[in-house]
Amino acid sequence: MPEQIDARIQKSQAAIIKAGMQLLSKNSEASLSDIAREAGVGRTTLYRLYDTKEKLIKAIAIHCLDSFERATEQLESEAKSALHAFHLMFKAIFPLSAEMEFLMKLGDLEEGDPEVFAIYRRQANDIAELVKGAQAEGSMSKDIPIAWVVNLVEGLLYTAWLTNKEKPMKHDVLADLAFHTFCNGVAR
Amino acid sequence: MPEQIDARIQKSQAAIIKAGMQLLSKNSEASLSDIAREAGVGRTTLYRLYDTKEKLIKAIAIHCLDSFERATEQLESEAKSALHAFHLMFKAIFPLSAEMEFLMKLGDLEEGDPEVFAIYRRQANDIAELVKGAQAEGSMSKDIPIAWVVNLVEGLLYTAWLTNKEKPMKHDVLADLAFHTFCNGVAR
DNA sequence: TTTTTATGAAACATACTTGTATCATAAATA
DNA sequence: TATTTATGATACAAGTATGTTTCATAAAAA
Repeated sequence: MPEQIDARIQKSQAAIIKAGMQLLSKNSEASLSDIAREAGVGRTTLYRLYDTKEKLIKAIAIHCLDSFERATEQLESEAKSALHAFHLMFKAIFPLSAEMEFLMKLGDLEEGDPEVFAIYRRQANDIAELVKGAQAEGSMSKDIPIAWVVNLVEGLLYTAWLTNKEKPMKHDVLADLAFHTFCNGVAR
Repeated sequence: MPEQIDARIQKSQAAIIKAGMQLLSKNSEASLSDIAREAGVGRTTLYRLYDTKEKLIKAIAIHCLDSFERATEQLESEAKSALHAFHLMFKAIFPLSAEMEFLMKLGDLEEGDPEVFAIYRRQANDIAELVKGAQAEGSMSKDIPIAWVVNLVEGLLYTAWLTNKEKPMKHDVLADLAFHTFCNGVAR
């Protein structure tokens, strides 16, 4: 089933998602008029494609989560070890700073749309599996709760995002810092 | 200069700040009517004490930053070492989860009120000094950018906040996890 | 090319939010 | 207790966001 979607719709959708991601990240009270203008699209078109503001936000959230998934899906096959997979993960995710910023600002997915939360949950579970793999291969401490390690990944992404905002730097440098901190902390 | 403030005003202010912190953390589009209702105060009173919504948000932000400052001001005199001070800091800040959540949701203080940003900046500098102290005493790596370590503190607070939201646990347990991760990471 | 479909402008209705003004009442000072 | 001051209910004005409908136009699809 090809289900060809009109080229105009695809173009409009892409522009709206992008503009919404940008504006709503900066100011979560941005209006749909603002977003339509930024997207170079009529307000009517926006309402035709996304019935309500809620649905638009949901669509953007799903787009962001999908971006993460696409960026990390080939990760396990490329990694030499479970621990190495975390390094690759940091490298893969840092270019998606716009998507990250949107999800950060959105906050508390648990209290939002259940479908969105389910996707988030599934991705968190994937990371949890990676943690278990690292524990199994002996490269990760078993004394630390798995949930903590999973959230630490998110916390280090946040750390990197803050650092990059103050003083922009190469994504790889941030990824190396995050991975090093993840493994060894900052003391000596 | 005693500058006695009417007891009614103090009570109203406290209730409004608390209610605003709670509601705006959950939903940054909460209206002043919502906040007044939650605070058990007339809408008129809210407008009399805080001219505009912007000023209310600013007042709450300053309250939150002040809370952090008060919680950590005696920290350096109590700590046995610069590294130990970080442990005490985590312990002191975790009880302030409501304040933390509000500032997280507010986001990007740099683009907000300059007075608020100045306070934040000063506190970040205090932490930077602590990092330098730890480097000087030889307990912290000098290969890692100071700004990264400062933001790591915030990132670990975020990690702890996420973990606690999923599965509430004693603040001290979280503080120990955060400090251990801060020092050693999670690998072995 | 012809047909179908998406677009954007305009006008419209509704509801909500901000912010102000008035005034009787209640509570804190003095 | 007498006086001052804060409060909250009500009403009001203005602005803005949301969401809908219509219709001529432009651009895809057939």
